[in-house]
Amino acid sequence: MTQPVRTAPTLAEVAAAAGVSRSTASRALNDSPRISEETKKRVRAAAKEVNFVPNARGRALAVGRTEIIAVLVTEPLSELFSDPTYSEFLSGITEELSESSYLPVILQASSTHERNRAREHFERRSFDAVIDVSPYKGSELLEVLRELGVPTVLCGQLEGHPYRDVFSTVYSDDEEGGHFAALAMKERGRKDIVAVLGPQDNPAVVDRLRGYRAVLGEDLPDANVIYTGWNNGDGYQAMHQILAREIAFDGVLCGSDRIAAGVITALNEAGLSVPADISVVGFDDHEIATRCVPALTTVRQPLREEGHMAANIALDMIKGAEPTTSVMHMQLIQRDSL
Amino acid sequence: MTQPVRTAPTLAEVAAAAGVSRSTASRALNDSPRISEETKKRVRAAAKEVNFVPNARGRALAVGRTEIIAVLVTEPLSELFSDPTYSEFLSGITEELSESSYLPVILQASSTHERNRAREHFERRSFDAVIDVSPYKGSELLEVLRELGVPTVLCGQLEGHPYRDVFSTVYSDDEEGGHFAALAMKERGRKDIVAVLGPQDNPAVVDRLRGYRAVLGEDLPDANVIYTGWNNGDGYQAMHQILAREIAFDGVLCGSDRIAAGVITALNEAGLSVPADISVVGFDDHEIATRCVPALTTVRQPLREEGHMAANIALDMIKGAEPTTSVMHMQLIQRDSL
DNA sequence: TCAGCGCAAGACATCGTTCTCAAGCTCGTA
DNA sequence: TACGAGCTTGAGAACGATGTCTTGCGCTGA
Repeated sequence: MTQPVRTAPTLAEVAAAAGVSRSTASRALNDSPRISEETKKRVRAAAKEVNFVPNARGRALAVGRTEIIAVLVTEPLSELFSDPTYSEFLSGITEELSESSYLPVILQASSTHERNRAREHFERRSFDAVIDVSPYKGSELLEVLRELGVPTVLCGQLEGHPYRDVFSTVYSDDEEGGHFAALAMKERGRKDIVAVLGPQDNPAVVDRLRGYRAVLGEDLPDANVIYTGWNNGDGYQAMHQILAREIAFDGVLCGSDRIAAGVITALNEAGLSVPADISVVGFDDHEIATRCVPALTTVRQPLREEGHMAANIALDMIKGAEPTTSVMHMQLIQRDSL
Repeated sequence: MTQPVRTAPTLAEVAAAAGVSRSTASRALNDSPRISEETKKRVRAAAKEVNFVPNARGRALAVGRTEIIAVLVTEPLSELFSDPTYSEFLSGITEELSESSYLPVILQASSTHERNRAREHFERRSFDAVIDVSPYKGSELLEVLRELGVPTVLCGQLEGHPYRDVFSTVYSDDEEGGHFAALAMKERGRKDIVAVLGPQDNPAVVDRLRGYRAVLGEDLPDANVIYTGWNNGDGYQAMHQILAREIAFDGVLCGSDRIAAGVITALNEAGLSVPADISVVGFDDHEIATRCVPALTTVRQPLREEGHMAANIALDMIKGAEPTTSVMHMQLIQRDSL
């Protein structure tokens, strides 16, 4: 077996092995057009021979880039990722970056300690760009990034934020999403609506509710709005509570597809049929939506595309592009639960 | 207001401003004993003046370290962080590192794409050390790390793994934890036990169950073991199912405190009293345990300390220390639910 | 008076890469 | 024959910090 190598081979060694200069070796490996095919082949062979991989530290200094992009999370990770849709968003970022040589890393900055460390490494320019997943909090860090001129992409709508001309923004229109869901309920003729949403302090939840209300008005009374977690079990438990109240309702708007799945389970156990008795609409177009019985009508939030967009904008900004704002659109996915 | 600074000040500028050489400036800022107090003061003033922060790229090349430690996650983040105890573990790492100048970043490597990118940056030595949070999967990456000789800490028990002499390992003894919980049940005289656990494919779940079984034997029949998610709602739903079966039981061992919370809610709704009718024991000593009514007897898993330990070992290995294995011990926290 | 010492600070090399500039080589052509 | 064009290559300077070696200076003591 291969022995553990503790000292990485340097470009100079490759050059020596191939019998060329360091410059030539560098150019050959970077596929410069000014090097003959034969030399390239020789250098590549030598590089493979000694298992050469360019050292990130030397390279970073030379090109002025670390090729690492920080995905900044300013709330506790468990909170963020209890919503698995975020994984989708992250996958979007990774997918897009995998075409390049950039690597996304997640930087947790929920405590003051963490924020200080993060700040320090921002100042040192350890990262080429920052994608802030939850820019609602931790604005001191944003201030630092602004002063440093680090390319930054904010994910989520920051109403009237003071960084519009410095940072890029990507978000999907949650109010529009709520609008779509509520409109579908209305067109189906549902009049007594219940909403089982995610946590009340989540800005997306607030926006979606605004969308619901704009369409439904009195058909969605305050008392019928329940805030809970994003999970299956949370929806199940919430629906139990609603059924215990013995109010009349014929439609349930859910904050996530997993909530909806739990809601449907609870409704079925109570002897109610979906969609004959009650209409249910989810949110996210999560993979679970197609597995539900009946298959879930839901609002698709283009999270993956949002990730692509955020990553692309970050790359562009690294190259010097101006900040932009990009709004992604929601889409109603019609299935059988309505 | 401060104008956005796009080009960071360099050490040379500080030196010029202070009227000294670059070397002197460097030594002054690094508090070398060979520089006079007066010069130090002057250089520090100059540095503050121009807002100097040492550039990570130059520094990394000179000292041979990036001062970034990768926390490697080889399963989907949502899966990992749906268990909020992991945040605790991460906090432990961050806390410990905040004393140093090292920064932990989370590196997701669940897809092949991501693993390739990660591999590349490992080879380039973008990180000084790696803490692998879920070393059960993605062993190709471990192989790469081994060959490269990157200081690596594995979190979790990897039975008979081939890296014992190359990597450090930190884990808490899950079987012991199961042992403690089951023993408490037995001493309380409970004979018909039900277990509501986390996902079946989770190694910790398997180990804990082994601990339960070693103590309880036939008192915990196979049919009474339920695998579910880690959440409140999951426990609630699972307990509903158990109650629906109308089997006799007098104790519930839970895979997490949140599961236990859901279980207690469901029991209460069914008119059963904890601990008078049924004993409940949780796992994790999560913050929710004290908020439960009755307060939850649980098994404390020293996750934060595990994080401290992992971080410390990583730092030691960076300095050249040999790999070590460190087992953390579980502890039964007696409260009122037993 | 001057060798010898200790201290502060500067000059220069170093880390591993990329990039600029200049030079060598082979042709074809005047 | 000689000269410029075009193609490859090498020497050396960045990049921004740290580390080694050396120098300059003031002081002591013979």
